[in-house]
Amino acid sequence: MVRWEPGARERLQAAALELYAARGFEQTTAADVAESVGLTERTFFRYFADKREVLFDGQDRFEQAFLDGVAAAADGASAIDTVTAALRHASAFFPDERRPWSRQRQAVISANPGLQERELLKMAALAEAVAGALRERGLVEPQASLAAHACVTVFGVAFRQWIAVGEERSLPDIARGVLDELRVLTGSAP
Amino acid sequence: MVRWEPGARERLQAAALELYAARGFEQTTAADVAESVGLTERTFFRYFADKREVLFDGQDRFEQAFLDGVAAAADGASAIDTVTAALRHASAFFPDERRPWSRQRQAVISANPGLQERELLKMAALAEAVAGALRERGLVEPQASLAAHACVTVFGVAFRQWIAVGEERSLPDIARGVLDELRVLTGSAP
DNA sequence: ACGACTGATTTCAGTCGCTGTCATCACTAG
DNA sequence: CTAGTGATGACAGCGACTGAAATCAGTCGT
Repeated sequence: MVRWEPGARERLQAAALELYAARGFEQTTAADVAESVGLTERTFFRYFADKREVLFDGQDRFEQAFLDGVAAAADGASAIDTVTAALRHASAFFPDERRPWSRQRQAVISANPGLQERELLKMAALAEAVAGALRERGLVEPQASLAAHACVTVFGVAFRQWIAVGEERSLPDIARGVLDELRVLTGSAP
Repeated sequence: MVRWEPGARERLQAAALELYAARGFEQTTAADVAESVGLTERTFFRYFADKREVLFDGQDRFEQAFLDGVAAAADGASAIDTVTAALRHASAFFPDERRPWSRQRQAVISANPGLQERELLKMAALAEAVAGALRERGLVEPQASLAAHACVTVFGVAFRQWIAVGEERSLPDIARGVLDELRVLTGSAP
């Protein structure tokens, strides 16, 4: 016999996504989520800082994928090549198996401004982290910030395409394509 | 004698910035702001959807400045030229006289994640509006989204520089410079 | 002049997000 | 057998926000 069912955190995350998707984010109270997995509201807030945060957990590993990509670029690589490497690593973070889950999660987020705000904050923090890594590599401002935000923007555009209905290409493929489009846009295409 | 002091909205905005700056956003209740100008909490929430929104009022006119800039670009202008025009119009929205006020407001926002979230949502909406305008002009996806986000990113980087201590150049000048840096970055500099 | 009307505001009650504090409770180390 | 230990529960409380009804000074039509 165990004291408590293990995996409280994961159960809360799964239940939250489920309920937010079924009833809507605002129509679901934190107590609803907690009770649906046999816990109390107080315990919910012990695991997650707030009601939104429960949907944004793997963020650290996601951010690390970007930073690993930056680190993987050759030492003297150009900013654009470094961004390319970061995008390759980051997009590999979402294999095709995760697509259905990503779709559902994104549908929930898109349906609620409060959740969009949180997602934007995470992406902004991500861009800031990438910018810092680029500065570490010798890039100066404002290029570091510009390159970092471009990187995150390309990822965002690619990600939205990846979860669009009918889309079948992998995220890395789409991201590469979007980055190429950015090159076209800036007139630096080969 | 008047029924109520006029300009309730403006008084609330001024008082909110004042109190948020003095005590901090979280240490200031909506009731504090309202009572400091002789109104009740309920009235505060009749003017502003929430406690954060009181700091984000001129957003519509700001967004319109971008859209006017897009519209001002010549019909067959390239994406980059259109973005340049949008930046020119938008940055003219902040004459040097507004710098002290912008500084104070930005300091308040930077000190609070919740306010940063709101600002990011506004900027994302702005990027979406610009992307729509670019599509109207015949640009296709993903170029429209990429160009719009680049435009907003350049503005954001320039704006941060504009309110940095010691900076004396005007926002339009800085924005032009940052856009040039983006050209350098993408290898499309003249 | 008088009553109906208007519109901004107040009052009040209530829900929900979130927090601090302390008690529980099952198990574990000594 | 006793003293932790760590996750959880129970409870009280604050502040953000909302809906509904009351107030109240001026305005308008007659």
